[in-house]
Amino acid sequence: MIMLKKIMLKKRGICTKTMNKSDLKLIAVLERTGGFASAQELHQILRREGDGIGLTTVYRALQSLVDDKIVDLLRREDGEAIYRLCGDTHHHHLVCKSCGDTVEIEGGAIEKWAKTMAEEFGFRDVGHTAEIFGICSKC
Amino acid sequence: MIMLKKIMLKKRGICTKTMNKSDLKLIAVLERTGGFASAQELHQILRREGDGIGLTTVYRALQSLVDDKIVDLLRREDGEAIYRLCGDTHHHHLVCKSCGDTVEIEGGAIEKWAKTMAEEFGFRDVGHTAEIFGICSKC
DNA sequence: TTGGAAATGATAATCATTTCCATTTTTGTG
DNA sequence: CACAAAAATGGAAATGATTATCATTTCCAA
Ligand SMILES: [Zn+2]
Ligand SMILES: [Zn+2]
Ligand SMILES: [Zn+2]
Ligand SMILES: [Zn+2]
Repeated sequence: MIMLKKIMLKKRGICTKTMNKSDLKLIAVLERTGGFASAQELHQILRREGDGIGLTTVYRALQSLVDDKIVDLLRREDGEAIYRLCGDTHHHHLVCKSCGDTVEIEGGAIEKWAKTMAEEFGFRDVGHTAEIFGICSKC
Repeated sequence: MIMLKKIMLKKRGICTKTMNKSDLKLIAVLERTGGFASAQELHQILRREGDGIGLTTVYRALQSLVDDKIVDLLRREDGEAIYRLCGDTHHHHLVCKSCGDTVEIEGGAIEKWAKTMAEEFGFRDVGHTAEIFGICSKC
């Protein structure tokens, strides 16, 4: 666990002071699995690995990690929340609908588009979402 | 009801042959309210207006309208599905987080961006989502 | 050591959405 | 019109994710 802390610190400059054991467990499992996974799936994975962590705690940890911008939250087509460890800079995703593989991509064009549109229609405090999904070359 | 059919026909070129009473009711209420609304909200509105339509039927009608590309489906932050009557061409939305007002906008830059990114990473059959949200000038 | 704060997890509650199924309405045909 | 088959409808129950409660456990600083 201490090693993980150090890795995380080095890799992401995250202050682990505010992180509890569960947060770190979730980061670890997200790191191991890669791609997006739902809270339920992450819980099952941890359980299968012998960790007795409770579902409630999984939800709590994920929520806290999302608040801290350490994981991305987006939604499956049916609305279920899925989570993914992500870089700390703003970015978007290219997701394979078949295998779930995900690429983080730059959204330069999007940023400009969002800003332009917001200005044109007099919106302020604007944010945006943009995701691309398709079938990857392996599938 | 027949008048509505004709209006819809003229306005959208939709084949009403495949549309039943419930579909038309939902179109009408969506037209009246404008903006996005959830299935539950639409059901309540109809009920309040004296229509005894069942929740099941509301869900069914919305599903069918989404399939026919007559309404847009997107998601609130909590994952709840919200629906909106929309033009038949591909477009995106600029939504006010405060009052819910929505503007349909062109996504030329997005379309290009999505295509470019998909090509770069070898994805095929790609689709995309892109929404902008902020506070409108009135709010 | 110890008292309070934070974390945990089982259980129950919530709430949107789906499934089931019996009943009603519509439609086509003679 | 009468009547049977097909489609539509809606109430109730089931499902499934997420959240709220709350008693218990773990941490930690004084
Ligand atoms: Zn794939
Ligand atoms: Zn962006
Ligand atoms: Zn507004
Ligand atoms: Zn587009």
